[in-house]
Amino acid sequence: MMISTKGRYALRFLVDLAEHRGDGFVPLRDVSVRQGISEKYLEIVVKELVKGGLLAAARGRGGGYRLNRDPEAYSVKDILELMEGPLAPVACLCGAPDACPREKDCRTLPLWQGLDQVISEYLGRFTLADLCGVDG
Amino acid sequence: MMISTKGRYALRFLVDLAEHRGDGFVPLRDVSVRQGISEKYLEIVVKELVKGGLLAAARGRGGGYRLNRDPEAYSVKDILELMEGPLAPVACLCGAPDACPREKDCRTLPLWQGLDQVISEYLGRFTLADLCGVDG
DNA sequence: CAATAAACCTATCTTGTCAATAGGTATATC
DNA sequence: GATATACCTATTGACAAGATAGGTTTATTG
Repeated sequence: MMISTKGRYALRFLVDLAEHRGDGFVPLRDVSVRQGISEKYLEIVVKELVKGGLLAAARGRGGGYRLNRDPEAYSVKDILELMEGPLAPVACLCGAPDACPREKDCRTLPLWQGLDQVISEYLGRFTLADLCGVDG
Repeated sequence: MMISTKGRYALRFLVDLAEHRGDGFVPLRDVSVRQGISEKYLEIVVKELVKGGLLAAARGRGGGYRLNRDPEAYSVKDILELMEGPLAPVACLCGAPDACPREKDCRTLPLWQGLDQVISEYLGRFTLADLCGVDG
């Protein structure tokens, strides 16, 4: 399994916000109820989104979260990479270049590089706007 | 990380066998040395390949392993699925259909389905023969 | 027939991550 | 000052990854 709950919940949280933009700041609790995700766990996820600069937060009564930009400006790839770290299918592609001593004539490396590229290319094609419902 | 050592080692083991076909049965030890993989751990990996019907094994002196078919007949996708289980990027795509109650209007499901397809399609294009060196 | 080389089997261990929970603190609004 | 909200730190339980250890069976060969 490549994408953990962190990435999936983050995406659902952001899509929810995108579909409720115009409502001002949306409390985490509301999203948690709508999406059926534990409030406490969602806190952890959202904290990273704020730290990553994707969200604006407002504290106190009437507070909540809001997207910083238009939904079209959020690439799915960027969101997932923020939450999951590198999306590379194997570790060889993550670490420092020249990490693997067999790299030079590794028979399988090109396969992994190609796979990595295919995945990145696919996820890079989508934005939050693409994931919103027609009614959102 | 999507592909564990099991999948990666299995692939390297099979490629090694493919490049040494014609040598009769190849002892695990030889591959282990050539590939720099622990003999004991490789045993575990290879056991599954035998159970999966990809390899023929011969015991006793002069024994070892041999591919059951031509390298072109081994799809990388099949090999990895045997070792790793389903390659789906998220769990929703694995379990029983209709497992997720939100499936019907899940905003992210189509994204995952598309990703799954892209990955399967890519890995399905390669066989062991494609991974062998020109000298193999 | 005995030594040897190989596959095969069962168990154990360590480490780390995932997914989640618990309980409390700071801050803004009414 | 009560309330609603974001924010912070710690802890837990379950599980899998990635091995390692030691022994058993089977076939070949001198």
